[in-house]
Amino acid sequence: MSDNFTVLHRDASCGARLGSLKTLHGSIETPIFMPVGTNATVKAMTPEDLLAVNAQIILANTYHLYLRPGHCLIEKLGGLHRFMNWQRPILTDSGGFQVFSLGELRKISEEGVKFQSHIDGSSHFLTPELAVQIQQSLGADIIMCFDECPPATADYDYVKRSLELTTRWARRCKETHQREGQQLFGIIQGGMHYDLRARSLDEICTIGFDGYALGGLSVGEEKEQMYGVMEACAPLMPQDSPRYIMGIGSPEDLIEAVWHGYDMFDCVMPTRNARNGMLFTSQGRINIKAKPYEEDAGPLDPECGCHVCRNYSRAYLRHLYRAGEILASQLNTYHNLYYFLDLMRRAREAIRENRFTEFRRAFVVNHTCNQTAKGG
RNA sequence: GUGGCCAUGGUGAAGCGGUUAACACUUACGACUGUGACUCGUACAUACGAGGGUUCAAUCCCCUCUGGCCACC
Repeated sequence: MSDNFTVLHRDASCGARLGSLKTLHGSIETPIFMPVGTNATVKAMTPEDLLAVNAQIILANTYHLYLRPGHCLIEKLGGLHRFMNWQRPILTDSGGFQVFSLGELRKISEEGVKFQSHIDGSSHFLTPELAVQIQQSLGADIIMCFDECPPATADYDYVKRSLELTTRWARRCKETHQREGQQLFGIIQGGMHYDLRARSLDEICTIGFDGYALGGLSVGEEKEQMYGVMEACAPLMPQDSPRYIMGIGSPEDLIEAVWHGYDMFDCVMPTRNARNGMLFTSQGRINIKAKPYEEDAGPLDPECGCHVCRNYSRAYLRHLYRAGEILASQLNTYHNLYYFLDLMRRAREAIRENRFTEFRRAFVVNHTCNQTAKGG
């Protein structure tokens, strides 16, 4: 139960719900997509751009900011919001995902994780206590427990022990956390095993947090497996707390998750793919560097109302990308984020009107027909 | 006119007698899910200026031609 979160409406046709999450920097409407800004910047976007695409809350990363420029410096300069000139809510990831993504550069023990900096190779020891302290220094509105995120290839026994460790770490995180007004979310692990997920859920919910996140998804498993876990966990998640699925996803994944009743999401897909020339449109994904767009004077997405689609042609975006221009990253990222955030806005609207199931059906049909729309 | 050097794919360029012609760029097409990411993957020379010769075998040696560069007259 969270005092900050209110479910405003439940769609009569499915698990989807409309909510409001109150934070120190204002309320956010859910379901919501949170752009990822690892290094205290959503790559290629100014905070002004973020406001223009209606970003309500963004992510930053504990591990990265701890290494550079250092959380103490950020605290000294007035906290993360002031440091990066973003006055809306911020959620910081704990560094748990780096336990997964840094692979060989880290070593896990009961006490914590020894990392080798990907920047200069220096050694660092991140513990649940330190992860919380760093996040308190940064001053995010929502912080995450330090967890272990095992890969999809991990066997049952490993996942079981990993989940138990994550529970013990969650307890330590909660005991350490004291910053007033700042919310602490717990993370559920358990891989693709429903019994382990149920157990993790039970343990994490028993400890009690301001919100609950599903971790360990999109780590190499099949899509069906991921959807299966989403479906299996949804009815077990606390009804009155925000439910967050970490690290997802594609537009299809988001629609699926919202349908099951999840509220918050984050993913590097719109930003990273934008920088690699892959753009999301109402007609499917398009690879802007492809030959067919060479002389295409039309807008990227004729149905999109964003600044990029209203002012620039596909031919120009293709040229910018191929020329390696900085503006390519900027315009592409702007559009992709607008697309994701607008998709969530439309989802909220559909939920409010009890037609989210229909919205989902239409979306799936449209996107399986135009999975890789090539032309205009 | 004489002497010397050089000619390898769209580009720059390795190889210098022996089965698949290195590498980079360009180009084409993919991928990307709590960012180690303007990144990564795959494909792309029936062919080494042209013709002839030596050799079991020639991009690699020899001759001629063609073209380019440099020096001298």
